[in-house]
Amino acid sequence: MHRYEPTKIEPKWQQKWSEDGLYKVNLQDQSKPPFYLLVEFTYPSGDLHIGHWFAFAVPDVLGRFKRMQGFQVFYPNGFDAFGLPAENAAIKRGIHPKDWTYANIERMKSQFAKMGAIHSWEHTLNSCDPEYYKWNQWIFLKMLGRGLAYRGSALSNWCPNCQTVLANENVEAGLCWRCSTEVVQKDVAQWFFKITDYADRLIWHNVPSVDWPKSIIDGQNNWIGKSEGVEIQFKIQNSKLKINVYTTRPDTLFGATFIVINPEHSLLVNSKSAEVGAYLKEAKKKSEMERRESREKTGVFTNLHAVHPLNGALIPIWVADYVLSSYGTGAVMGVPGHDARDHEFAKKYELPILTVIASETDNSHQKVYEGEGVLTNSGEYNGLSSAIAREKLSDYIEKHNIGIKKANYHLHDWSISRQRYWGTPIPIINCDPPAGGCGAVPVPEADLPVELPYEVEYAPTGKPPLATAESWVNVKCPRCGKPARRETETMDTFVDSSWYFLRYPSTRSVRSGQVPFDPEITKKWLPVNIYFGGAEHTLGHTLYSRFFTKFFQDLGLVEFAEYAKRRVNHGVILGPDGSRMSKSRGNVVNPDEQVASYGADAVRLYLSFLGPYDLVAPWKPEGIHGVYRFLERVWNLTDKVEDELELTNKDLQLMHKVIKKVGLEIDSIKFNTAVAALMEWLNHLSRKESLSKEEYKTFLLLLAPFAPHITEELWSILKETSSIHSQDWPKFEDKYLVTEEVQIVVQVNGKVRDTLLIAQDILNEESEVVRKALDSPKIQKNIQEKVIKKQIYIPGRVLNFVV
RNA sequence: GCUGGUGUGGCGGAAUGGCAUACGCGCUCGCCUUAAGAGCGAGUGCCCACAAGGCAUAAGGGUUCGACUCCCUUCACCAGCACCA
Repeated sequence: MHRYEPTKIEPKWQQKWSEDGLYKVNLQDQSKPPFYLLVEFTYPSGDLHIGHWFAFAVPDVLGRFKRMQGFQVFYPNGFDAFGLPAENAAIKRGIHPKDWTYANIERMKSQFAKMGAIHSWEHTLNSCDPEYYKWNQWIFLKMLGRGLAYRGSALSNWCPNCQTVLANENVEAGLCWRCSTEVVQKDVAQWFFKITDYADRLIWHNVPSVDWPKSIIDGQNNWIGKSEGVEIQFKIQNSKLKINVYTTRPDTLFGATFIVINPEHSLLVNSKSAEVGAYLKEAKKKSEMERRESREKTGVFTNLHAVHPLNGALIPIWVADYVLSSYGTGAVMGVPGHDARDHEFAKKYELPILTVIASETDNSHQKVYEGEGVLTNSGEYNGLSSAIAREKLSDYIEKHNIGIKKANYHLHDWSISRQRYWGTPIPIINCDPPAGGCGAVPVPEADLPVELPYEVEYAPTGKPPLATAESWVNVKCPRCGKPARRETETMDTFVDSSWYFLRYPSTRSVRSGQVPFDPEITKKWLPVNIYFGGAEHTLGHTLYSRFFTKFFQDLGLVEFAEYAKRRVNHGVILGPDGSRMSKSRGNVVNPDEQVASYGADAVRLYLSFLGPYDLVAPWKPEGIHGVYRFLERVWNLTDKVEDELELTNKDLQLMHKVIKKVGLEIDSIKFNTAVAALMEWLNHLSRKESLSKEEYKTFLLLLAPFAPHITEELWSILKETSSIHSQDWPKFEDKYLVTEEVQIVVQVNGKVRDTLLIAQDILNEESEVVRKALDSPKIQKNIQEKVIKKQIYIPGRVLNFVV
């Protein structure tokens, strides 16, 4: 037989599969159970790199396996096509973002085709298509209608380079996630989605029907950061004003010896103190980074005193920037006896420190005691435990109108405004003539989509690029007809990715122009069966998608609360030098080159075999030789196949063991050990003189999801007429897994000394097995004259003598 | 600091509480070859000339007939969050 030449056979089969429509799905088909396989859609950066293969070709193994198991597998792919890199590239090279993006999409599609994946390209989507982003605008209007979209102003993360607002999730160590410029705090008016209304529903409790990684569940719960406490009102001496503080530890209330407010606090608006004024000025100058770096606490006295609500003591009010403006009420009660930060502050400014909680265990007092304990110096609450005192004090506070119980969240509302061009226009028209107008008026649904104008100045000018498209901006107010101006901001691209998975199955629905997604098709195909993606989307994309899903649930558009039954995070393929692949480092592995040298099958197999799927590890160029050799050996095995060969029991046993193992491992996303099992079997098969057609065919079927081209070619050489990929996945039978003889490990004092072959029919007869074991010279030698105190026998596994 | 995770050969890694190091890379030796490569075969945790044996899953302890696996303590590394009151 001729040599294995992947570059000859792979394009041939890809073309044939495409002509035959082998992987086409009919989403209306009821005859097979549906399986929706999803991978996070791609940003069209221009070239596919090996990471895309890792992200898409490895899950394709699962898709092909499910197909062979009888599922109708829907594996769509599309492009997350809005975003800043298109604008940056355009500015740099003078190409329009739209042209750049669509050219990249075409290029990447042709690269995707070489993967040999079962992608359902007839259901593709691009988020920058008006027919797609129209529905972002529709969703925005629905949010607006329910009070979940609002115009607000907030101290925000501002990237001076991108000239846009960033969500907290997009600030990495104080730097912009795109350009690594230092982010500054700036007060900016912008549009928000009120995700905080869904905070409680977004908290993961026990959801047995959904299988998501613990890292996401804990990470999101942490990020939502619900804490339960009390908001307590303090009166201000000689004033009608009051001040609210938030605490989760009302049991330490008697230990409050001062109050601290943050520099942006409203109480300071009318402050006449020169010292306070100077402090506020200083605080404003500090960037987020500087505040982070110098942890040294600073503050000044405001000249105000508050009245302690329980004991009437007068306590000073200070201002300090260690109190956050964006959490709780922006004011805290200082309990220096039991809070490390307050303690540090009190020491520095010589404020009184009071112990009100006695520790039950830790009396070393090396650090401030922040734990629970027994109350002291707390009047009638003395002697109570923290937990009980907390309850009693909270009740007392509510009963006497001193405050209310309240939950606080770390999660903030989601700022969706971006002062950029290449995104979804926010469907708002601002009617603000000098004489007063209608304000922010939503664009009527019938007028959607608000399409992006093509001609704009998208290089940074200090104002949003859309504001430069005069003829687009100037419109009539839909309400009063007077001249008005369109909103010139575009939406965060995370809006696009928050619901695309709902759109995929509906892209070819006759109703796709009327609805974001067809309810009937959605009912059949969602939730997604398995969702693959990067671990970096723990706090951004997957959380927003869950928010959208619950919103759609409230609109009555979907019936489920979670959109993906199972989520699997993939790892990262680093460059051969062990660092992240990037053009500037010159360590990018180009999949096209790998395919040209070794073929798509070898690349797929190598990526499957590298290690566990969540592995973060470098691409080792010599590693692919191993799997290429493996494929060559599979190829050469054809010569040894004999039609009429009978399989021995041992052959059958091994074959069924491998069938079982490979199936289980693929289902568990353990592709590396599935491949290892096939390699082991191949090692065994190649040691034989000849092999039967049955076991060879089984081998090819098990390999088919990993290496679809070579298996198809070899399948056809066996004179099979229909595609290997239309065959049923082999089934294992338990009767073949049972062997006539079982190997038993014999231990003395837990140390392995010998192994015995025990016939199946005496396996459960302990005395028989023990007798055989004692016959063994190796066992005799280790026991000698010692008395056997105890023996443990686990049938089919182990026999242990304790002497 | 908090949260989650991970520590196993030279390397990537495997192992329902039951033969640790599967599978692959790399390396060594041999066959083949004028030679090299490819291919094929053998070997490859450490100590020990060999055998026998002993010792090894970050360190230490515990539970168990038996621990890479379960529990406790410590250390190291990775990721996320971080003055969240």
